[in-house]
Amino acid sequence: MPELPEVETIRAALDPLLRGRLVTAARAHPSAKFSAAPGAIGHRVEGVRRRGKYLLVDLEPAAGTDAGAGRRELVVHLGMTGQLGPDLARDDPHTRAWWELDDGGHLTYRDVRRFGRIAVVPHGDHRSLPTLAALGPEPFGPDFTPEGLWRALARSRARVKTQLLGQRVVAGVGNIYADEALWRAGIHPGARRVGPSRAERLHAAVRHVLAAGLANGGTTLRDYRTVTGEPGRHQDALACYGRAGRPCPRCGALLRRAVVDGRGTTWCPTCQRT
DNA sequence: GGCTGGCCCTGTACGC
DNA sequence: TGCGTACAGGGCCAGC
Repeated sequence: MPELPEVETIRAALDPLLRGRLVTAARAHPSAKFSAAPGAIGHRVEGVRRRGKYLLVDLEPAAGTDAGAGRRELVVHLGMTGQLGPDLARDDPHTRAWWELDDGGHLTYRDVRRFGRIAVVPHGDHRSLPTLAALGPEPFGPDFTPEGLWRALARSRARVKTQLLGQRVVAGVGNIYADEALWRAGIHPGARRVGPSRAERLHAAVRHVLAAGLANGGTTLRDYRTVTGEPGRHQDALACYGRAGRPCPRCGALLRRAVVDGRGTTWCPTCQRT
């Protein structure tokens, strides 16, 4: 399940491959989730950015083409099982879209469970993507501060894990890194009140676990692969997620698992407090 | 307007 | 061996 470290790893690899390339052709699965992909035809790639878990490919109309006026953005969300790469087979039954490039290469989007999404929008216009439009601060940016996190969490009585997954208090955290950050901060995922000192610990924990995931090239539990097809390495460094029934690395108590607001959740019953 | 829960989707694991 | 069922979860949306 690609979260910020996985998406950023993909972005960093895609940017040099796509920058400056002209999209000459495209094909997409008829589902409304993917059918917008050909909207990139006739545009040249200015660069590949990331916002939260979204990949944003900046497009400018190429001279001499009949592409619509104005810059566009190709927005790609990988969902649960999305993969992007130059070497994925276009005739794979799970390929949902592909784009042909003017250097003879192509970019293929494969998504087994079809939880991902592709959109082509006027540049900067995210009204059709409400989660992207309302995204909270980037975790490594200056807008993500301990006090800002505390204030954002205090505005809602929803469980702290649910708030982390909602992308509004901070962008890019998914189920794995939410469990890891809450474990590191010593906060129970079901907590509904987080004071300033705990918010400060959570702020540091979010940055720590995302940076560690990024340094390890992401977490591969099943589907995630880098652009070159390699698995990530962070799965071996997880302290909490997916380790229910095994000892807490901090206190030795057995980690527990339950469903919190519909998401599988692992936590330590001893050192994570509500 | 905020919170909660259901739905989408398909491969895998497991029980019978 | 084959079938049925449960499960995984990000984003969206309906209902409360």
